[in-house]
Amino acid sequence: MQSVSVASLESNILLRILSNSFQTLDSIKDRISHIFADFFSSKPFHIHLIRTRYGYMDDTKTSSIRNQCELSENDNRRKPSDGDKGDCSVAVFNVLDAMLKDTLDRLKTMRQSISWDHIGSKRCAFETKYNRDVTIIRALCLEGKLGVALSLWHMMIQRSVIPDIITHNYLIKGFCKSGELDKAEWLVGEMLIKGPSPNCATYNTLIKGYCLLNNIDRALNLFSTMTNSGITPNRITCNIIVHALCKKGLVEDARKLLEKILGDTHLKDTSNLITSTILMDASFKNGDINQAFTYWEEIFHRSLPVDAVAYNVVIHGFCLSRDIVIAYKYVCEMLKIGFHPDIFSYNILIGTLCKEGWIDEACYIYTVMSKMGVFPDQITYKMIIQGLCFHGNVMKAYEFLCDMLDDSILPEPLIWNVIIDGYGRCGNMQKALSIRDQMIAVGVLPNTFTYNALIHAQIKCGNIFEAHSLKKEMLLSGPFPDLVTYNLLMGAACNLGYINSVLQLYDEMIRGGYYPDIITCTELIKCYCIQGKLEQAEDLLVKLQTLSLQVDHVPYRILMKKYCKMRELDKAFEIYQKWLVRNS
DNA sequence: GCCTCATCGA
Repeated sequence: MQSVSVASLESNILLRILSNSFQTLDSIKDRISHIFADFFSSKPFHIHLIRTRYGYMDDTKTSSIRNQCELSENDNRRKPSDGDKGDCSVAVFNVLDAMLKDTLDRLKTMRQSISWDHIGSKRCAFETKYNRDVTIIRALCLEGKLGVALSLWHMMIQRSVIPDIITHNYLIKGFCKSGELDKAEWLVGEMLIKGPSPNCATYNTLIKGYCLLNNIDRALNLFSTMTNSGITPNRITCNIIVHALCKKGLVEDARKLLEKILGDTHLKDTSNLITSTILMDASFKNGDINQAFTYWEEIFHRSLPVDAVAYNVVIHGFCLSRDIVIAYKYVCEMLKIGFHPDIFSYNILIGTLCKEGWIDEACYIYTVMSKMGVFPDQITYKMIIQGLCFHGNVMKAYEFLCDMLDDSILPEPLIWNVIIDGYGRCGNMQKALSIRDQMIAVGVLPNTFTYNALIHAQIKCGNIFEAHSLKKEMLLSGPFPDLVTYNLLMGAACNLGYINSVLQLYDEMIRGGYYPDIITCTELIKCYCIQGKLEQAEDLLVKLQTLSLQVDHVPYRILMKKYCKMRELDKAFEIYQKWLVRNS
């Protein structure tokens, strides 16, 4: 059945191509006949047209067309004047006829090659379709187009064709990555019913899916399920679980569990580079450098083949403990034993240098990596641009943004936003707005952070009206304002003494379903102080203390200042004592 | 062939 449907489909396509060819031929010839009407009014030409149009069913007829064409060609050559036009049109017809003949030949060959009852060709067609379908499913899964992938899976199942285990694992991985664990589990259920039976990789994928969702209990549960179903967990299963526990900071639990698993499952290799790397990374991140170093030495002691990832973990580990000199030492060691520092190694160094404020050094590493043939990525640029903006060098940050565009890397919104914010902070409103426009022009949509940066900039420049217009724009066409948007506007209104505006904004914010934070409440306390409603201000402060909000010194200072201004020093001291109690 | 480790984050 497979080969029959493929054959008829291909044959239909060819017939359609052929039919289109005739239509095209007709239209070309009609046009030519119109242009060269003077030269093509003779009877043989019309016969030629008629034959060309209808005489296409067999080779005899095609050859008659060819003969006719040659005849007309000869006829035209005999024309006494304007021979060029005649030659040209004949040549066109010759080409068109050759195309027609070629199409007919291809159809004939195709039909001959299709043997309707040949079993070998049936199998071949079936395999071709099967391979095509599973390849498409896998590709769709990698692209995250799971709905279409699953539809194709359904279509195969309906034809009683079962995709292989690997294709099923691709689908499960896709669902796990998109957090649709219910669908992933359903598919495993289908595999248990229809086949193929889930293998170790299937369970590993599912276990990792649950670990990514932080559901380690279910992951461990699946670990038992696979063991009970007779599938022995492998080293990868262990590493997935160890990694998940380490990410939660439970290094010791991970190690104990690993020992237990290794004891129970009799895994031959008692040590493994990836397991050691995971444990070493977690120890560094927990601040336990000694333990991390023990894992590192163990790798060499057991003669495990070390890789670039392990080196990057060590480099990052020492960067975390702000020991950049030792980190550099390991970069050199890495080079010495033949591993080239990769994008991770360079990004780790650049990130650390930027955090430490050594921006020039970070920029130097940026030039080194490019010379070493490692090209900066979105993360490299993000760290350098953020570092430069944070240290006030927005101009240079913008140059890096231009470099990104030159390198055809589309900067993500965060990068545009830190530059907009950078220009806003130094009061360059015009540049901030022009960067926003450029961002839109290259196809990156402004988000809430973009608007907040612009609102902040407008407020800083004293353009409170423009700041409000931006918020209106957000409400009308999105992105929606957030708590920061309201806090910025409330703060500005409060500083200008526009009490009604503060209260209006607060009201709008509450109606919008936002929960006020410590900044909102501080602005309200400031507002009550300006109005002289000190009782309300103190009530709010008491309320703040009962809530689990992180209250800083600012609201206390505002109230103290107000009482001092009113020369009510006893009250001011009372507030000061409250603050001391709070901080004791 | 499918499943394991490392960098960034207003």
